[in-house]
Parts: sequence; structure tokens; C-alpha cells
Amino acid sequence: MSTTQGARARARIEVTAAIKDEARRQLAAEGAAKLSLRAVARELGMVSSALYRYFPSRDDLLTALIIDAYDSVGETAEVAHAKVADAGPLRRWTSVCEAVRGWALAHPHEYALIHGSPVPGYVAPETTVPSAARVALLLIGIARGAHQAGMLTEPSLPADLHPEAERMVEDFAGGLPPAVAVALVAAWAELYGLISFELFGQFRRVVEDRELFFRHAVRRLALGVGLADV
Amino acid sequence: MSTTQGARARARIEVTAAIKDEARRQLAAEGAAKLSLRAVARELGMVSSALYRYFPSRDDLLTALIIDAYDSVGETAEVAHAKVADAGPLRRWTSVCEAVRGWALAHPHEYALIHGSPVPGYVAPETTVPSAARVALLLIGIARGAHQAGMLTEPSLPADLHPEAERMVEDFAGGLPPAVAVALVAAWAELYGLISFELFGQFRRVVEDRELFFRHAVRRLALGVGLADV
DNA sequence: GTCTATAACGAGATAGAC
DNA sequence: GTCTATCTCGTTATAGAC
Repeated sequence: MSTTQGARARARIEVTAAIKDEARRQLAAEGAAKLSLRAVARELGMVSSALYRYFPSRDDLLTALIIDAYDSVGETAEVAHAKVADAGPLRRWTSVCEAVRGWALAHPHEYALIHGSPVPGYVAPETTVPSAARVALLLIGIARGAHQAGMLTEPSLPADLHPEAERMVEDFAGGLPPAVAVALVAAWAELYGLISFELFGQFRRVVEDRELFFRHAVRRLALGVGLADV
Repeated sequence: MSTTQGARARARIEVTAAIKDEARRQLAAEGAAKLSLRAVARELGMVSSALYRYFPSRDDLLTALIIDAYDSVGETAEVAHAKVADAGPLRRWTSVCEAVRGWALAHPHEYALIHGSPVPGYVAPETTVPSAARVALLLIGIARGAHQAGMLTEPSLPADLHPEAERMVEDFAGGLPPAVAVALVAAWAELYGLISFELFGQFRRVVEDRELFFRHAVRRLALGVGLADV
């Protein structure tokens, strides 16, 4: 009986994975806007109504793909960070950023899903937030570590941004100076600007040696946040 | 005879504009991936084959929309820049950046068309390049002006990036120090990272006072390029 | 020459009866 | 779960109005 349940559970996991794999293939071929439960079912030799036992709607399938993508890049970044956990803040920062870029280049369609245009008619539910935050939390952790080690020189902050900065510290950047929280959020967004421009073709005829350029750019981002140059 | 030609030409311009307007409406509603010539024709009370007199293919219609979007944001930025042409480099930089952000917030779907995920199966032709470059040329011009006025402090540049930097100067940043060219390209990409994150919802529960945050962030971008703080 | 309309193609999606 | 009848799409050929 427990064997039966185990087998059933295993089958369910396998079918769920097969559905997501096929959906990812269609994501690459047609884009998120055209993702259709029917087409996924057809490709898997199932009937469309059978899919609803695994995903209650197309949007739920999309949400699962989005969470998977965030978790995939998040884990890639965490692994890269763990490998240089003993190094200085700047080295750890660069490792995380390069891991994110590497993941994006290897998974362009999943990157487009989470950092490209919104899918018309789809709104991401709150359940995506924890996965979406993983890379950002890594960057915050690096800054916090540098701060505690006295290796962080606080950037300047205009007076009118103080309330916003205090709120950021309170909400998600506890233990950091307010000016660093603001600089960190900006650097976080700017990092994805660099990656998106490379991935979406904006660097054509503009940047040739993209790896070198990126390494230099994220290093400057780190310096802007206040990470010491060691 | 010239009257007839004038009327024909005028009608052609009007119909072309109506097609693009309707296509833009569909862009907003369904996304670029689902833009359909037939739907545009139907909405305009035309027959689909008639559209081919104005656009030889669906991709050509898309290209026209992309060029229009680039020109729209480019002109907005140029007008904003002209209004502060006498101000210092930092003020001009901020004006251009804020104009781009304002345009993006006012035209989110057109922004997504040019800076969001690539449209599956579509490759932008070279004809989009001049329009796409307008904002970047504005930023280059500001840096050049600052440099000539002695108001630009050169950022640092690692030795291994020198060849790339020299190439950039040669290709599109003539008259600028190589280190500035590299910093400028990075800042240009990072600017769009800030705008995309705001527009695509990544700043939810992260940045509240977005206008203030943005102003501060682009100011820091300018300082990173080397523009003097006046 | 310039335009629009009709009809058709091959491919694919979709709704509903069974 | 299957099948079919009816939609959609981009695109082309053709014929006729202005």
C-alpha cells in the first residue's frame, strides 16, 4: 500500500517534470505569450484535460516555470558564491554576478521569462517572491559581510532619500547602512541591465569582448556599493 | 495631376498611420508575439490582403513599430536635452535619463517591444540601428561636451580592456578617452536596467519612491562615467 | 499605376458532440 | 479520450475599380 502510494507519487512527479520540460521547449520556440496547455498535451501524447490534474490552469503552469527559473539561477548563484566563500567581498560579488550572467546565457528563454516583457494577461502571484529574491539576498549578504568586516565604505546619500533608505533597511537590508541599501538596490537592477542588453542583442556592434566588459562593469558596480577594492 | 498625387500620397500616409495605430493597440492588448495582420485589417474594416500594399509582411509592420518606438523615445530625450542645453553635464545627463524613464512609463508596451524579450521568430533588420542609437548618441554627446570643457575626470580602466576601449572610441565614441567610452556603455545598459526593473514590476515592495530613487541612481551613473559634480 | 476585394493555400488552433 | 467541423493565421494569385 505504501509502495503503491510511493509509485503513484513518483509517477506524478515524473509527469509533472515532463510537462514542464515540454512547456520550456515551447517557451523557447514560441515565447511565453503563446504557451498553450493543448500544445503541451499534444506533444506529450496526452489529452489536454489530463493536464489539469497537474496544473489547474495555464497561468499555474507559467507560475511553476517562473519559480523554477528563479530557483535555477538562484541556486547557480549560491553554488558559485559558496565556492569563493572565503574570498574577499569583491571577489564574491563578481562570482555571483558572473554566475547569473552565465546562467542567463545558457538559459536565454527562461531569463526572458523572468526578466523580459511581462506576459500579457498574466500576473505573478506572491508565491514567486521567495525564489525571485535569492540572488538579491546573496548580494545583500555579501554587503553585510563586508560591512561587519569593516570593508565597506559608505556611499553618499542625499537627505531626501533618507526615509526611503531607512525603510529599505527595515524591510530587507537589516544591519546595513541606509546609503548602502539604496546603492545595492540600484546595483542589483543595473546588473540585470548589463545582462539584458547583452542577451537581447543591444550590444551588437557595441561590445565585442563581452566577458571582459562584464567583469569590469560589475566590479565597478561593487565599488559603487562601497565594497573595498581587495 | 500633382493634386491627384498629393491626395493619393496623403491617403497613403493616413492609412499607414491607422494601421500602425491599430497594431500598437494590439501590442498593448496581446503582446508583440500575437500581433496579427488579419486582426489589424479586421479592426480597420479592411481585408487582410490590402495591408500588403502598405507593409510587405508582418515582420515589416513589426519593424515599423520598433523604429517608431525608438524614434519616439529618442525624440523625447532630444527635446528634454535641448531644454537644458545650457546647463552643466550632470544636469543634462539627468534630464535625458528622466525623459527616457518618463517615456517608458507612458508607453510601457512600446518600451517592452524595444527593450523586452525578443519576439520569437523575428530578427530586427539593420534599418532599426539609426533610430535605436539616438538616446545613446545623446549620452555620448554629453560626455564629449564635458570632456572638451574639462569637466570630465577619467575613470580607471584595467589594461586588458584597452583594446576593446580603443575600438569603442574608434567605432562610435570619437574624441572621448577610452576609459570613458567603456564606462559610458556600461552606464547606458545600467540605465535601462533601472527602468526595466521598475516597469516590469521587480521594484514591488522594494522601491517605493521611484522617482527620487531613479534620480539618485542616474546621478551616480553619471559620476561613474566621470561627469563632474556641478 | 494604385488600390481593394475575392478566393484560395497549408498550417495550426479550438469547441463541442460523441 | 477521440473526432470532426469550424475557426484562426500569413501569404499569394487574380481580377476589377479608380
